[in-house]
Amino acid sequence: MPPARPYHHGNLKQALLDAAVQLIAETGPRGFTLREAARRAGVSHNAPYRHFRDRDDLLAAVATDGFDRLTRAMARAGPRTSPLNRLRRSGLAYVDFALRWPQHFAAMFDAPRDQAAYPECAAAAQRCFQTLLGFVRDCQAANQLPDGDPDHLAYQAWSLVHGIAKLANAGQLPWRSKAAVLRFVGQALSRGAPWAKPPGPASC
Amino acid sequence: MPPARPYHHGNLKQALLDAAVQLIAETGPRGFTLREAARRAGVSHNAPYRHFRDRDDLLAAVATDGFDRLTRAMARAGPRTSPLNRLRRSGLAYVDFALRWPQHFAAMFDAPRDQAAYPECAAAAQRCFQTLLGFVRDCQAANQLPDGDPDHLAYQAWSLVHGIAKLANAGQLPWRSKAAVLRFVGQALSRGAPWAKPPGPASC
DNA sequence: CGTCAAAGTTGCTGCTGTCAACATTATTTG
DNA sequence: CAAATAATGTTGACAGCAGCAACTTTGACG
Repeated sequence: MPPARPYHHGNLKQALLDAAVQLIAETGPRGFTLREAARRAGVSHNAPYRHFRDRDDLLAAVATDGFDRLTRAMARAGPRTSPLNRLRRSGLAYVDFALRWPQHFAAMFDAPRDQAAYPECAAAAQRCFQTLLGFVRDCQAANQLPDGDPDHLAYQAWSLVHGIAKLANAGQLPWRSKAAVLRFVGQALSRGAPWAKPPGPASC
Repeated sequence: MPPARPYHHGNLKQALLDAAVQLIAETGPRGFTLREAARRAGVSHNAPYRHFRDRDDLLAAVATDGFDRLTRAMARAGPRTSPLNRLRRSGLAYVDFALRWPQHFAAMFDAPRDQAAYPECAAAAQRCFQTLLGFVRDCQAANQLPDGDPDHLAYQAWSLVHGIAKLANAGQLPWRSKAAVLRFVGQALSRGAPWAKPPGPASC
């Protein structure tokens, strides 16, 4: 039986990431501290520097992990349904993720991260968007979305669910339960935008 | 002629707010420091505490100011046009504000602020939403939006422009110029949501 | 002119991020 | 298998920050 705490932690990197998420959850983004994370992982205050360049680097790793989780959640949403339904369900999964992991979500989008300094994070974000873009393209191929620049459509859909997610996490939406927020998302995705110009013949 | 720097600053509160905005602009939200703001205002590191409870209180004041500015910008948008056009233009004004004052915008929405602890900020946010809600109601009264819960419609519109603003400020949208982003906003607001259910007879 | 409250100051404590130097363990290599 | 070496953690230090306490200057008002 090894001693209770060997000199080498063995899995410090992941332990620090977990501690970071928990800290942000407990006391807000500013509540996260390298030293406190190290304390919770049971190591000295300088051990984290063997795994992360600095504080921002650890937060970027949280963000990267968040993008990967989000990508998986969206990819899992609504399999074996129509492309359009899949697109809608991935939007629900997006908001669901934001409400379930607000710490990751904040790390992913709040800090203005220099993309060049954190290429892995930017790559994870790219993969996430590509997943959405694929769903949009599937819809177009199945004639369930109008032709036109798929990027445009994807950015528009992203903006809508992102706005809902951000406002909900900021406590600016009136609904208190996750179910109510998700119901709103579903309505917003199905109802369309009533302020649009009268539906022309090109629509759908 | 008074000495170059009298004992009493005279307008320290506003000077600190200005310094805060400038600091956030220069080095990000984490770059803002009570002490640095005091330094720029030419006072000692403890003078700010005569005007703000603590660091968060000053940031909340920045946010409150931001909500007021945003409300004015939206109210100014598209006067003497149709209610629906006014609604659309206020959406453009929203994103324009977010791009022009990203520091205020971040202070307003990024930090999860306890509404009870900062009632003035919550009130300013309320006024902002009420302005949007008024525009939606005007559209309904003029039969330019379908009947139904105006709150719902307002939250949906808010979510769309808020998402665009947030993604743009986070550098996640592909357009680099403000004009291009605003063009996208205009298209998103006019085109509607192509993924909606086929436009029924109730639409518009 | 005297009093008092508002506004600003200095000094301190405990915390933080980060650097430098050192210690211990794991791994590779001769 | 032993020795070199890389990976991982540790202690100690420094400067900067938020916030508390006690003190000082100034302006307003009787």
